[in-house]
Amino acid sequence: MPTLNSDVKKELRKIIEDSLRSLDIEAIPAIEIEVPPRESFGDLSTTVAMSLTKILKKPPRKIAEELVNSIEDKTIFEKIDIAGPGFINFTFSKEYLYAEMKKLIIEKERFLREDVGQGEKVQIEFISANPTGPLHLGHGRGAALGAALSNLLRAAGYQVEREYYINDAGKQVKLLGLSVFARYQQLLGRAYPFPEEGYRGEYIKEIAHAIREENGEKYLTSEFDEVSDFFIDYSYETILSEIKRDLSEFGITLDTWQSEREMYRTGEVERAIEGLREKGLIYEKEGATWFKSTAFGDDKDRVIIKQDGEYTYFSSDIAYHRKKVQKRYDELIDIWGADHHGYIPRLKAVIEAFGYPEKKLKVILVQMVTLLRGGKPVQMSKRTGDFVTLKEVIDEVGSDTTKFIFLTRRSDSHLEFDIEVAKAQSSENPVFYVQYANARINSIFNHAKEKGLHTERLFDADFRLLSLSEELRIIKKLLLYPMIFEGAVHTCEPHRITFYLQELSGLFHPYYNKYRVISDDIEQSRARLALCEALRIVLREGLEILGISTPEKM
RNA sequence: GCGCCUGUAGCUCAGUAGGACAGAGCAACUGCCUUCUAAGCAGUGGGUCAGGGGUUCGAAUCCCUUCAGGCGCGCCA
Repeated sequence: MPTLNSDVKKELRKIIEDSLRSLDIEAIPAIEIEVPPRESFGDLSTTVAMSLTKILKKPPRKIAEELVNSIEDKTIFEKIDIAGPGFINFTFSKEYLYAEMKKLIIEKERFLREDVGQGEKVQIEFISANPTGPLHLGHGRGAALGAALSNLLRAAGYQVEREYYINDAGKQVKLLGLSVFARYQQLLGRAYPFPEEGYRGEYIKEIAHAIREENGEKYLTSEFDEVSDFFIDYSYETILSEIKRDLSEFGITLDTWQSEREMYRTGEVERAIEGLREKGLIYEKEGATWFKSTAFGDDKDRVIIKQDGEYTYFSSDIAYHRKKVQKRYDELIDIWGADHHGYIPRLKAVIEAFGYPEKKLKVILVQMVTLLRGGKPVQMSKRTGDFVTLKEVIDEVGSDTTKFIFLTRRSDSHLEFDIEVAKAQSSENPVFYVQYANARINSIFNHAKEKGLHTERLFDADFRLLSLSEELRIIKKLLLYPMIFEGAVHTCEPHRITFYLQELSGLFHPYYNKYRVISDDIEQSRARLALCEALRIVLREGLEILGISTPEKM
């Protein structure tokens, strides 16, 4: 019984498996199926014959031959070749390609999406920037990736929740409050020392201004400790609402916002530590309280309560991840800046300490973003508060372009983001290349309607009229989408979709340029419109996953 | 010193559970708009896959090593 989705690769794999079974081969190895490097090598190929040489003690080409001969039903193939040291190259028949394309047009996303997740619950935590300053470009990278990944996993049948963890407790927000307090005092003419490690950005002064606007000199004679709650809360709430605004401008939404402070207030932190204590994983040393993370492979044990009685940041993170893991998510994904990589072992230790396999937590590290302007690095300093924000970049470069740049790189490669280049290229930017393909197709459909052509039921068109090499190439590429999709899901790498879309667009534009979709030949026009329809379905699906808009006109 | 990431065309980057003569975009040069959108198309040039060993029928991909860049190694977050 065919599933909703009939991924050509899956189908081929099944055929090969059946064939191996009919040859009485016991240990069937992992069957590698790949897109061959050259078109003359067919549509898909397998190296299975070569990997069987050692087991069967026969030359690979001989094995390949036997394998090919034992394939009973060859109707979906135009030909099967054995090439080189033992590659088996499969070329699909046109009839098969047409039938698959018809399914694509009828079933749309159901054809394109693979149900990998089967309803599993996944939580993706990303961005989680401290609410002590505006989002910068590095956060943007994590945001673009996190959003695309959640779209991707949702499309793959996972139940995904996107969460932002707000570090609204502890030293950093206190320092923020103190920085604003100092600026407020200075604003009112009082010589108040600015904290050594304080936040020096302009936005601190703006918050101080706002407080003066609303409250006048009310806090002029106060000491910070008396009014710290007000200054801290006012400051971080202001910044958090700006973060939310920036994310919304960037086109990214979160489902839940977890406050660190809540973890303390509701007693989660104490309960978590108690939980570890019951397992004998907590001990006192040198006046501090430690978690025995070395029991789970960490380099050293970690302090959770300092000598002065304060909790460390790690404490709330223990509680936070305990809470997440107990919420019965099947999988947790954290997206972090790569500078936190040293933190992974201790958090994995936490997961294990609470009795879950460490695999349950997958940490994706996003490497640093170097911001350039015209080839020169832009100086960024948290100390002086001198940095370029995400908002400035998307205002200057555009959200779609910015996301696309982030999503054309692997997360573990360092990224150079040159604002000038991003802007200068904007007219010939790859993102527009893909969007433009969609816009052009849209325009073709408008034209078709003007000419009174039926654009309904295009799956009934006579696909045999799509016999140009360019057309077959496009159809084959379209049918590879599920394979790319599945790969992106398994590796958590949305950038695979980005590259695929560029390649697909790269087949459409030359075709568009060389041939006309709409002509006096009505049957041919309908067939070509069907091809355009299939293209449009795939382009939109892919762009939607990436979180990039699909303008109808450009 | 130890650990993690990276090193592929002039630039920015894909390609790594090993597979066939290594790819794209940008930049450079030459052409194409009375025809569904020129944010497009056609063509040209461009590489010791950082260096060196090793494993393998086969290595950009795996192992070792050297070099280079980035980031970590707190009772900071």
